[in-house]
Amino acid sequence: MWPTQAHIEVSVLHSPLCRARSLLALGRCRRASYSVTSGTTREKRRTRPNPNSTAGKTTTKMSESKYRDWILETIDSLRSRKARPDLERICRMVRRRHGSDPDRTREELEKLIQEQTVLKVSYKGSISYRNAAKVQRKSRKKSDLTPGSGGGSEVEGEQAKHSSLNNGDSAHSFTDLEEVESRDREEDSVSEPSECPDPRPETPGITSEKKLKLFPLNSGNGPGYCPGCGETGCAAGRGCSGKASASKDKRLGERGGGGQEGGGSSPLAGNHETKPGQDGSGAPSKAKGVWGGAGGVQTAGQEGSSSCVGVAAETENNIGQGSASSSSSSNSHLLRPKQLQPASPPVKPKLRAGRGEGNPWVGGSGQTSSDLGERLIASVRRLAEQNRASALRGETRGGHKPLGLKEILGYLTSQDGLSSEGKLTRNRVKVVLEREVARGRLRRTRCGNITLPVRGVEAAPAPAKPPGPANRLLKSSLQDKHIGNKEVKEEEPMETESGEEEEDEEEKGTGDAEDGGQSDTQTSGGEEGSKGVTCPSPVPMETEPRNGDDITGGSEGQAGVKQEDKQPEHTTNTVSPDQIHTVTQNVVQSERESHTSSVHNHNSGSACKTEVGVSSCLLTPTASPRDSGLAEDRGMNGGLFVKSELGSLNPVNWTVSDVVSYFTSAGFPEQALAFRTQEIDGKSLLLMQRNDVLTGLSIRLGPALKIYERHVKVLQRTHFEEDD
DNA sequence: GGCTGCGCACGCA
DNA sequence: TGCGTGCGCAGCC
Repeated sequence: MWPTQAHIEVSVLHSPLCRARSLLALGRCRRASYSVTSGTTREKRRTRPNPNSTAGKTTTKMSESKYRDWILETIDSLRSRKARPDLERICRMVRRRHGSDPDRTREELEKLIQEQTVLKVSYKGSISYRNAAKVQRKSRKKSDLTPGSGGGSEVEGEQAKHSSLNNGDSAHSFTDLEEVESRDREEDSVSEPSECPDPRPETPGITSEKKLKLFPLNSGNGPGYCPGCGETGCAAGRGCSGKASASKDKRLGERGGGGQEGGGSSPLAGNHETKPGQDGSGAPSKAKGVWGGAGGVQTAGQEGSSSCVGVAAETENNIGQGSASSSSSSNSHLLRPKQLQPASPPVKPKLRAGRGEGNPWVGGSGQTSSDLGERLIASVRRLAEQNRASALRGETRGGHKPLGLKEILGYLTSQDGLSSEGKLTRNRVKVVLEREVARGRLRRTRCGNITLPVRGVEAAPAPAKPPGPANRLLKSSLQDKHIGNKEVKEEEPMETESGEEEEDEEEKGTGDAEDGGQSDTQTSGGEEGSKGVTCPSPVPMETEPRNGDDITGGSEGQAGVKQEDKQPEHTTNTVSPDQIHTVTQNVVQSERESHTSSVHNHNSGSACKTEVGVSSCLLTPTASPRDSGLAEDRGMNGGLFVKSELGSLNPVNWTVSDVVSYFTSAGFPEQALAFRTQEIDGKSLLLMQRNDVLTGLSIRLGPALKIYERHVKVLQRTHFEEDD
């Protein structure tokens, strides 16, 4: 922006003559501005009828944005004419064209300066205003000088503001306006959200060139607007740049209102909008462009709650926020640009995190990261298998040790491959882990344990969803809501269980994550889990689809029934024997736990599903019932039913709602309610004894016997056998 | 009178 | 040498 020349000139040129001229010019301008009541006829003609034109009237925001446009257009116009865009001329022209009050124009200009949308420059001893967007381009060359001149800039800084208003004129220190601006910027930076800060930022330390160069991108302008094009959105500089010289274009623009400058208008508009940041809200708004990315970041940050995310988020946030913060900091200028630029790309979601660690691989392409991700998944898988194995052995009941970052990290560390890549730091692993979770290749339980998702599940849903635990919680909460209730209460227990289950499932899956085996259980969608989306294939349980609707349906037993109709097919899909076995195994393991957990489960039911990620695919409980409904139609003999059901899901993972849905679909809607009343979830169901069913549910004996014999017993048998 | 377009000079990279 | 800037002049409305 600041043309170095300007600075130089400033110092050099300050010659009296120059000043005199400028002053004269200014003087005229002033007179003119004030004196001028209306624009020339030409101007008038041109002047668009601005509704807003009555500057004072427009609402602040609107007016501000308009003023921006006007001012920027004016500056561009003047530049195109090879006229010095000084305060006087700007005010005059704005007044002429739009009828705005010069004072107001000055105020707005000042704001723009602060925002760095407009740069105040002292050139040849006189103050000029530049369209930051354009300047940036230019600045490339000159940049350095200006700042330097500034030495005193800071002092002037004050002036700057003042000056901006006043100065314009002449008076001020000619030299420093720039600096002033810089100051303003700095100040602004704090207040301002817009990061853009400017290109010009004159932070002394930095060479203007750099700055300028930076600007283009960043500077986009403070306000998010691209200096180059003047548009907010525009990536900095690109082609946007129109040369100032390209007066014609500009002109066109001006008149057109569009143009680059004109762009001004539109762009500006954009700016305005962006600028809103001014609101103080700050950064976010301003940065929009950048921030937009940031937004993502922020979200990440929010999500950040999750450790993994957190990491990524942190880095990300840093960027984003950093910019924000940076703004506040004196350095901000510099930072901003850089940050911003990078930022834009960075838009990436949280996962980027890698960057924080500085791992090239992580952040970047993720090539390595991808590898790591693969390994990570494999590690999780193995760990899960190991857990299962141990569980089966009885070493660890439940088999579920929850897989945590530590475990995974330890495992990875132990492995060669990983080592090759470089150090596996916790953060890296987290990042990658998070990413995989986001992709859906891994699941995270509420507890925070890592599990394998059902295969099909993978990414799709994940990305959309925020990986963070928070999200999960939200989802779960949502589900809970749908489901109804209580479930929420004991999420924690569920979690652990879920984690276990997941693992189990994985193992079951074939031990291989790859297999569909896993698919059974989890639905990565776990969260969504309840949906009962039908999984086309047994394997892919995913059900990601689960929507609240499904969930609700699932949760609500009866509702579930209704839904069942919808998805009869699934049941058929159901599971292969193998799957069943796997499921059963899982069940078995879980069962023991279930005693304790079962209670929880029902409560948390929905949550469990989701989180657990247990193989929902095949038949999530909800799904299953539905499907099962079909089954029943077929003949609901326990066998089919059971199998299908089992296949579909691991009863262990069933929530109360699932159980209800199951029995409802099985033809025992009334009795199903009893299960809900008693809060019998899948685990509890598996633990129920004959008497429990016959007498504990307060249901008629006949149905109770049928339920027990055909369903409960079968389910239990299946699971237990497998366990054996 | 005011605005615009442009030649030209200056200074930097 | 190229580019940005802006003074000053001439023309137009």
